[in-house]
Amino acid sequence: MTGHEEFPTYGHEVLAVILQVRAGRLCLLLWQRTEPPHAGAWALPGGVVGPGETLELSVRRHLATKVDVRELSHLEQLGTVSEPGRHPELRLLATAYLGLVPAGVDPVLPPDTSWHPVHEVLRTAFDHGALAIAGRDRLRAKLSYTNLGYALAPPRFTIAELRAIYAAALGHDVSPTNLRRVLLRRQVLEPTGETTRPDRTGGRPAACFRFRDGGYRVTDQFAVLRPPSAN
Amino acid sequence: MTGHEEFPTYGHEVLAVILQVRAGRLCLLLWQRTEPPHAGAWALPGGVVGPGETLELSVRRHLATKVDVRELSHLEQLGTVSEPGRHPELRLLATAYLGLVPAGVDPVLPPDTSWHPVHEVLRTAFDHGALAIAGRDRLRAKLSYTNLGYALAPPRFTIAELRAIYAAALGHDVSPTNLRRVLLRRQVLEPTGETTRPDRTGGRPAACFRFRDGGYRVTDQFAVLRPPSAN
DNA sequence: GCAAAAGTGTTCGCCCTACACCCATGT
DNA sequence: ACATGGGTGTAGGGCGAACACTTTTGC
Repeated sequence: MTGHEEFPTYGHEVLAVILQVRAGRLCLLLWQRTEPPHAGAWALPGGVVGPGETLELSVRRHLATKVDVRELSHLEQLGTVSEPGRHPELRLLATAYLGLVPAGVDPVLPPDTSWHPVHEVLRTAFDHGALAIAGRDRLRAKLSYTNLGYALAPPRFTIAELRAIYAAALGHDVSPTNLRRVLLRRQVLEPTGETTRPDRTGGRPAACFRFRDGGYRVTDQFAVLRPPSAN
Repeated sequence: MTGHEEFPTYGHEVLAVILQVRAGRLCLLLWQRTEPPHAGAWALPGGVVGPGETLELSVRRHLATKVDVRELSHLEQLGTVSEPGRHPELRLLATAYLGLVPAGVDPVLPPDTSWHPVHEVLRTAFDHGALAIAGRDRLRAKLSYTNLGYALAPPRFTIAELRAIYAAALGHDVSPTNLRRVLLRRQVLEPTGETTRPDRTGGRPAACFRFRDGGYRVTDQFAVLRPPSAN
């Protein structure tokens, strides 16, 4: 603690659970290893932390080689894993981050990297599968009490499009009626005033919306046990 | 990533935000440093991670020198901080944990260690103050949608006693009527059948309760956007 | 009887869901 | 006209806050 004694040091890597809704499915970005250990297995993007950088900057730097960092709409720390046996050869701590990419963008990927529907991800290298599940569950929980949807949605969208995104991320159907009312009442969404042209098959034109707040915001802070009223 | 190249390593410490309700106040366990850096400042308990141990075991080991580990009713990871300047002399990553101690127990502490009301903690060593705030806020949030109260309460208690614990932890008044109904409806509490003897001053004897589940449980998972009904 | 503390009944409002109905457009 | 998809009205249920009222004790 004083900085004068000798003490052990460890390798430290960052890992990214990158999620995006693609074609109606929540997908996870993985790359395929070619060298042991776990050659051939799919793994989370990431890499070793450099001497002068914070964990967050490190994960952004490593991601820049996989997806354009400017396309990341959200990045938050998930947790740090430390089991001594998680890497077969050396003691390597890993801090995982959850990153989100808005629907619609399609970043160019290196050849070893691709998107996988998150419910199909079974065998992964190391403990990456459990980290991916943790990221998916964190996203699902926060969709219901924060405005985190902004990080999955394109800049402008109809309620039907947003409904599809929420349904894919949550893994169950979502009613457009209720989604609209909940998010409007909470002032998470605002109408842009524009409308879309309907399909050839007809139908009423849909109003366009955007997320009011560009950043992360908790919208339903005290579900219960809230402070007594001011009276 | 392959384990064969050279890569940088770092010191890693664990830090514990230990909270307990004492005399109607939410208190934080701190020890006073005697050596630089930050000599004289109050700091979170913790220490360096040993070669073969996980972060959680490490924090439990370090805590054993401050409070008896058997008295810890809850321990969860808060996050990892990594700013290169957080320690003036060396690169030192730190993973913080939130630990809870039930009301009523009064562990013997070493002379440099004591409890401080969490709202009075102002100047701390390093970035420990921000970590303490993060721990306090995590506790407050989880009290409202999980059964985490079990980790702050003694094994048996009256509603009035539990109300005082929740009020201290949340930082605002809590109505015993509503606390009782909410926690009973959610089946977080169950009556033991016993009652307490009233004070010399009279009053109806209070029923005793306990938490139904000894472990952590989310009780209000889907506040909104829940899955459609089974019909 | 009276004070004090615990527990219950009841009202109210808010939020979310579900479902029926209305609206705007293309063919 | 009618099919199609978007949007609105409305009723119902559940939950939690507030507050009055009842119950059970000691003095």
